[in-house]
Amino acid sequence: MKKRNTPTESELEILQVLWQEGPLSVRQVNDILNESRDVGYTTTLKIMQIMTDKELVSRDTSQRTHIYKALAQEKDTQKNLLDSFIEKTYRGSAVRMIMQVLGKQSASEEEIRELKKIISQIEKKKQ
Amino acid sequence: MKKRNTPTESELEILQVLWQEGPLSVRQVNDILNESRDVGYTTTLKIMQIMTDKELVSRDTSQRTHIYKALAQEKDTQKNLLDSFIEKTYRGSAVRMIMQVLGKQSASEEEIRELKKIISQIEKKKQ
DNA sequence: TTGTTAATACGATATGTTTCGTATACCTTG
DNA sequence: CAAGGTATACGAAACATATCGTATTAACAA
Repeated sequence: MKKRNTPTESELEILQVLWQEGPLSVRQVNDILNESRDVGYTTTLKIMQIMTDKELVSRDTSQRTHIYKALAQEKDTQKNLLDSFIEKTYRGSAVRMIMQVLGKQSASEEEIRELKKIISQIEKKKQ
Repeated sequence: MKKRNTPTESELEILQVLWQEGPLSVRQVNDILNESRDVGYTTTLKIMQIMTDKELVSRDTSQRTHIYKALAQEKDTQKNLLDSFIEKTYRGSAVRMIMQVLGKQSASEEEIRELKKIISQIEKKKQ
């Protein structure tokens, strides 16, 4: 029954499904997870029950089949995970991280264009 | 005695120390770790022994006090962790992640300038 | 109403990681 | 040489997480 919990890896996996697909039953979530890897139904159920305790999700229990929805907000969660990732992996330097993302083939025309747009927006806001 | 192992969180912590400070003894690593948090000496020792098995580090045992050095390369390791992080947290979209880094107060003048430099370098290379 | 299917609840096991206690050996120095 | 300090080695406990088996209950169909 605690708050401000950062999700574990499989909890995050489930949150991703709920963020993308909206409120779902355990069965539905489990089916989607099984498109990419094998997970037992009761495993998914158990984790979603734990997530309810942690208040990462809430559920509607008015029907026999409970419907779960994400309580943790996607952007907040990602931001928290990102900050701690940058801290641990890049000793706090976001720029160093970004350099590494960009310093490879995968920085496509499209991505570069997108980035320049973001940067100019930030510069506009700063004025 | 396996290869291509991704470090756990405390293994990464130790790698960071070795990457920054060069080859060190367990005692030296442990002292540095204890500047930021409490860790027992034998805890650090044990982890570094495990890292030796995983070939994340190698050690010189010619003296009584063994000297460890990182085998895993900093950039490679960061890149691997980053890729899997982006996959799990941003469903594979690096741009979405970068947008989030930049879309907050922490994008300083300095950082923006740095970024623009990187981008123009990439563009130059593309031609 | 009874048997089958599908849901939740919950405990137990499995697995991975971190932490530490203890044994043992090697220096050092008094 | 003996005592104290400082290494390594190693196993076991402590935790956190993931996975699953089983019990129970609810809905539904024959």
